[in-house]
Amino acid sequence: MRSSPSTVPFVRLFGRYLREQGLPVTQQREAVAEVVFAASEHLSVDDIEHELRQRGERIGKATIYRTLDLLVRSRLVEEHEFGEGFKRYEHRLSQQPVHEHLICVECGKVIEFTSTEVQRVEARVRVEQGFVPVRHRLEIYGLCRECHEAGADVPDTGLTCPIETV
Amino acid sequence: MRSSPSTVPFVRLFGRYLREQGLPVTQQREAVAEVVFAASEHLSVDDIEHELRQRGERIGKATIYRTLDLLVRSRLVEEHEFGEGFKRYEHRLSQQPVHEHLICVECGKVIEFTSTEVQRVEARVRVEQGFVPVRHRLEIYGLCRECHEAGADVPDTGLTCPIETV
DNA sequence: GTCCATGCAAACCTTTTGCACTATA
DNA sequence: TATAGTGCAAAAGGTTTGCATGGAC
Repeated sequence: MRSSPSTVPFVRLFGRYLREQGLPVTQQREAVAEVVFAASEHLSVDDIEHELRQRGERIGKATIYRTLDLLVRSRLVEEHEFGEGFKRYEHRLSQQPVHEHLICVECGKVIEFTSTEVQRVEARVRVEQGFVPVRHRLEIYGLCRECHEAGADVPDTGLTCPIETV
Repeated sequence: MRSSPSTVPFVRLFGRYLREQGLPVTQQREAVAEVVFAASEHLSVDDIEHELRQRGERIGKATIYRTLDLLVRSRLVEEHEFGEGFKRYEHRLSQQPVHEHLICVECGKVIEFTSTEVQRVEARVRVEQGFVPVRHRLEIYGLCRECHEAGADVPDTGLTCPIETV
């Protein structure tokens, strides 16, 4: 995961955003953006910090957080919360800008997929409830093919008798 | 939101779960469960603590957290994370056990709705990706009818030019 | 030269944990 | 009576903030 040439235009886009907002384009901001745009994974702040350190960049955590905030505001990066207790960041370039996530509860792998069904749901709630959708989040938790084939199972800690409601 | 008679069977169900697990049924656990089952909202830990205080119960935060953990394990209660920086809890009785959430970004209101489309998505990823779904989370963020009609708008802080990808 | 960013450390907030004491079964 | 729970306070972990210094424009 080194500075790949394909990320250059994306970093430039971020620079344009900063200038539009009247904010300085600094080395640190470009370095953080570079790391995020170069990654195909969903990065944690620690991931970003480690990668920066490997590249020889010594950038404070506060700056990373502040830059991620700008990247999210620019809509070039999306923030995720997969229930791990910290956030992950994913850039929105060179991929389906709108996509959903499958999260394996066994190995933690995150798989992306697209769904036209969700658009249908959004259209429905707009009509049925008068709710105006802006963005959504669909995450399906379960077992990825590999873990399932390896015999992994989800422990059921619930009540022995299924819950009957209504 | 006082101790309503209709919550009694739910609290009993929780007691049954505890006994099944060989765990003591304590006053504190019943009090926390009582509050959660009596609420129709999505409660934060602070909400639960305040309600307990109003009822004259003085229960430590640690106990509330530990009891919520048990309630979630029993599958009688679901944990949510709506991006507020803390968790919310919702019981799964006397309602559609599987439902999705609309979250108003203006007023914070949470509206529940059901969607058959998501089941279709789950069936699809099972076939197409070999992924075995266990549970999911669909949240649509936007403006509720009231806020929309009141002229509320979602500020767009992104790049002026829409992002073209692929 | 002005304004804002950076880095460090301290603060913050929610959640978890250690430990002496108490209650359940 | 044994075993586990409770409450308090401290710790933990991720994230935010204050402030003196340094860099962008």
